[in-house]
Amino acid sequence: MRTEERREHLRTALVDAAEAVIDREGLAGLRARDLAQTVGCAIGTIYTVFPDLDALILTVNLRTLHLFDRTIAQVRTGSVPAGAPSRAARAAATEDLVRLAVAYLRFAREHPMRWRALFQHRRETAPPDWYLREQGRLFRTIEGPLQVLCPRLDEPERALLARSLFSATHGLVSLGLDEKLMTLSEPVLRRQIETVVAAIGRGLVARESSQESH
Amino acid sequence: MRTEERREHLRTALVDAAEAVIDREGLAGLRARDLAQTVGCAIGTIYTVFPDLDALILTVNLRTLHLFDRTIAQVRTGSVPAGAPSRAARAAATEDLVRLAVAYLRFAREHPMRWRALFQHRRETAPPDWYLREQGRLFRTIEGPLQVLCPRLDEPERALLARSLFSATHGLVSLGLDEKLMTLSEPVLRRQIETVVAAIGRGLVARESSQESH
DNA sequence: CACAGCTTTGAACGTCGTTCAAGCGATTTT
DNA sequence: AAAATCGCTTGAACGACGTTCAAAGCTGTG
Repeated sequence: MRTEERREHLRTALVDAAEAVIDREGLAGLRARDLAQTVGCAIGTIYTVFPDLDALILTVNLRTLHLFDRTIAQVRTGSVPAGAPSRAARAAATEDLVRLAVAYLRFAREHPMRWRALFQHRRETAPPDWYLREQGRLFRTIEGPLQVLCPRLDEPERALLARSLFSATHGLVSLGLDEKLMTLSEPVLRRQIETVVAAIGRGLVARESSQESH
Repeated sequence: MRTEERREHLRTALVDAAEAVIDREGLAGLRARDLAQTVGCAIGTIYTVFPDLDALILTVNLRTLHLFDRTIAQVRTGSVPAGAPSRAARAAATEDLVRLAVAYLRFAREHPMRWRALFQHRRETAPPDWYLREQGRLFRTIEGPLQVLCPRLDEPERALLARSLFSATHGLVSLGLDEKLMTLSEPVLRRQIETVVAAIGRGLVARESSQESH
């Protein structure tokens, strides 16, 4: 049973080293030989713990998702009221969505390389369950405010809308931080996110209202 | 002057070949040796025409931008009316934005590999002017409907908002077509885009209205 | 001490983008 | 016509990469 213990030590050491490299230089800076030297093992030993570097990257990405999960959990969002939400409750829910989006921007700016690795990384096979499950948890954070904004939506529709809202925010952050498309200062980008997400919130409420009259 | 002519032939042959490969297999399938064999030249000759493969990819991407430009130009959008826009004009402008967003989705679905190459490709240096200029042209398409929706916005603000709108749409399309985050059927994804972009349109109008009363 | 079943090792393999001394052909000079 | 010059083309070679696997090392057991 000693070998299992060593493997576990090696595993965390590798993930630690890979995380550090990705955080510093991004995915492009990750090299099997450097990792081996850092953790003090042979190149081949890496492949006794991970099938390939992709799997190692995926593990680092899971850590990043966890970190983001803890970050986003600190954003306080209102509770879902019983019965039909008031105008004030809906305004508060929209502000919650804006806060969540801004938290996403802040996270991407504070951990740019690790955040990029989440999306930059393209694998040919489908991601494993434990990865998808962590992703799913994050979307549920958005569903709370959405339930206040659009109480008439059933659960699958709401889940879909939550993903779309995340996607739109991700686009804003992703291209906003990308030097290639546009270089925006943090306050400007932040204001754009506030504008668009707030518009979505108001627009969704307006749609629900117009559907009531039908 | 004969060498200049040959270089030009070689150049277009290389771009043609690279475009075909990218369209078929994506950026990952691009190989200098294969290109050389396809166009019938030595490996080194490629580097007499392009400084590196990145420059070649950038040229292919410019073609893709042009193709998208022609595609998006076929989307009919309303003209900008003189004076304060009516409620109907604003609704029409919102529909224009939705049509543009859906056209973006359609383009991404019809040319998935070439479209991916536009963003997947990461270069260390800033893109050249001729590339940025083509990008800028595309944003102006969005500014027309925006001018109807938000007539109180000055030009720089409107340009900023146009980029944000594109970014949000890009996020929806990008993650919607990405198998990693969620696999959505075309009609579902299309409906999500219509929902979110329409909500943004309505929300922007609502903001303008609320600001009028101040 | 010998043997068997493991883990670990790192040289080697195949592939990639990129380079550059050598070769070649056209043009100019003697 | 022969020789010299110049610039373009060539593809073997370079260095770096992820990954593999025969060999070496290790550890527990008879």
